[in-house]
Amino acid sequence: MPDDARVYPERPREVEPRHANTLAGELNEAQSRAATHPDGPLLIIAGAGTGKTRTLVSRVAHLIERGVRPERILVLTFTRRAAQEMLARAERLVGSASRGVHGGTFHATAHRLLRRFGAEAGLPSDFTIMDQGDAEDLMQLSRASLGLGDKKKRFPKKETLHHVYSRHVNTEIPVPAILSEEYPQFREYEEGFAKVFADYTARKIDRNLVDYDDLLLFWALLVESNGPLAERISGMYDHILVDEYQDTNHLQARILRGMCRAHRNLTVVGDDAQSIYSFRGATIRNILDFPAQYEGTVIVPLEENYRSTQPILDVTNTLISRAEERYTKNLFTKRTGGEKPWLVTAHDESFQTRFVVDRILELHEEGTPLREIAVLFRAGYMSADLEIELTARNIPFEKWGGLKFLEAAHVKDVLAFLRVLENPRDEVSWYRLLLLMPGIGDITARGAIDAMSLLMWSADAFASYEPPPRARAAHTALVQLLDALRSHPTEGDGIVSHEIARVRRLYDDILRERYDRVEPRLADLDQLQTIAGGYPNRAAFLSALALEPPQATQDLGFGSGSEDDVLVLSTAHSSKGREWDAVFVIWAVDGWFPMSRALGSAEQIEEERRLLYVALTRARNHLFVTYPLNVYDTRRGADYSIDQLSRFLDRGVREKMQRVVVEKNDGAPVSPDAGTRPEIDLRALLRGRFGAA
DNA sequence: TTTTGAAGTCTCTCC
DNA sequence: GACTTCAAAA
Repeated sequence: MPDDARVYPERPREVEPRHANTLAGELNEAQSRAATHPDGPLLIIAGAGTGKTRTLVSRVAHLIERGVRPERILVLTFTRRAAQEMLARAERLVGSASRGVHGGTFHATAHRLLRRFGAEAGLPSDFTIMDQGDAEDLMQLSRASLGLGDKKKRFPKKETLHHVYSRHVNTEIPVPAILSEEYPQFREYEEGFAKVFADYTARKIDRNLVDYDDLLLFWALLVESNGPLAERISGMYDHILVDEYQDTNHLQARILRGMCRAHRNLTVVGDDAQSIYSFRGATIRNILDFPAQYEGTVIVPLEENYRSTQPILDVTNTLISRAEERYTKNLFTKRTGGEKPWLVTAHDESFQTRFVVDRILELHEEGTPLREIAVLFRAGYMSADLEIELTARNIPFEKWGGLKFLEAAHVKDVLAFLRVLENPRDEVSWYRLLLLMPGIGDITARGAIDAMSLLMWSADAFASYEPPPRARAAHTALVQLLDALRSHPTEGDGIVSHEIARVRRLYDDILRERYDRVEPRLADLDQLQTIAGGYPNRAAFLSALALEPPQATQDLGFGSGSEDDVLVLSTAHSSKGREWDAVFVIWAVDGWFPMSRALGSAEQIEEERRLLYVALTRARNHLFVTYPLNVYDTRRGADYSIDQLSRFLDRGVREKMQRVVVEKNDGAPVSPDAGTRPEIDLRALLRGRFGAA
């Protein structure tokens, strides 16, 4: 045991025999070794379907039974869904004791810590969280105010600026290196990037705004500083467990190092073959280099697959064996028998859709519940045709992935009203809100914001702003609305929902004028109102929305049905960590999967391969991979073009599948052939980093 | 200066 | 097909 390891006050509590049995009886040797590992760094290499979550949950249970207080255990996951799943299963295993365990995504945990300790580090605790879209908009305001968007040669757009910024913060690769690698055409703007980033940073600080990257960066800076505050934060937990470690980035690795400085009780679980988040700066170096980073790491590989039948594993093992650098795992199963996975060639998209729907209905009639069936695809929009057909045939489904609801302009519009009330300095929201008003455009809006800035964003700054004559009516209406909302109480049941209703008295008319199809948009706002009903105040509502946006339509307040028997449609990314009895992977076409945009580099192609691997390994008993042979190309108004099957389904993989061609209308297989002075000033550190004024 | 209409761009993954 | 950008009209 290392010197710095902490000695635990062992307070053995009565271990209920049932729990002990559960633990011993359901884990195999490797799983149990991981679950009962004593203190010190532990790396679990867990192939798909090898009981990773069960092992992690059992380890939590073991720690609690060993006497570790639940609230001193932190479980970090990568997605919200994984966090919920993990905590729910822990509760099933150890009962209510597990409720004290802290769990969540890195971002949500950072948020909790910053609200609590930020003030002691120079970060006002009432900051507003910007989502990616907000951050991009603020970047745009910086770009415009620096006059960089004007004509001449094309200066990178806000999305590009934000991407480079975010990548730099998360990976710590210097900006020039990022430009050389990803945007060689923008290398000449190196200085421009630096200027925009400095202005963006200064703006965030002045406006009391925090972006997603700041959440992680501030957390890292906090625990890396020297002093009592860092001690307190890193001393909050005695054990930290991290799921999906292959998807963490450099910054997150720093956070973990800081959080574990008082002990080395870090457990990470991951599978390098399932690393699919490099666009967020994730690097498999974290998992590959973990043993070197933490001396004395015990490595436990989990190789027995409990999920899929052998024929399915034959296909997925072959697929992933083509990948380059990885921890070699040989997944095996004791599950014999089962049908070979199907490779389905459809005549075109509508045949693909019909095949999928018909097969789903068949499976359903044979007794497979809908919730045990999933349809997976590379990107959210690829399920459009399928969604129409499912709706027409009255098959209930929910869709995972994509953040469409919160990204919708009308939803952001309504939220902007609430946000300026909550944070009067929220420039992004002011700008958005002002542009909504008839007679107010870009120039007027920015003028108003400058005027408010001069008045130090006081509550009546906007009221005292003198608008141009044309904008007077809109200005008055907005002032009245905001005044009315300010004079209401801000705490209480349904108050947020009431505020939205009030906003909509002004906004709904604007919406009707701006959009053609208003009904679905109004329905979205109704849903927003419903969601808001569950929060005690604006601040809680807005933060929750930024960190835990409603994901499936089901989350939006309809029914309450995780009980409901509904089909799942999901992006491959969002499907990770889940499993279904039957899985359909549609659009296995070269250019879609892998996406043509990812063909630039070998690494990107490899990531696409891993993504397909993730999708295929979700299946327990039935796996269908489909692709349409002909696609009507609407872009050029051209005729049908012939598709190529995904390059990942090479000869070796295809030989392990049975092939079907679908041409007839019924979709049947036709030719089956086989406050105080801050101790640390986070914002000063941030400022220094980008040379902001 | 704002609005509107037309041409042009680019299509993702998630906190 | 949706959103952005550009140019011309109000």
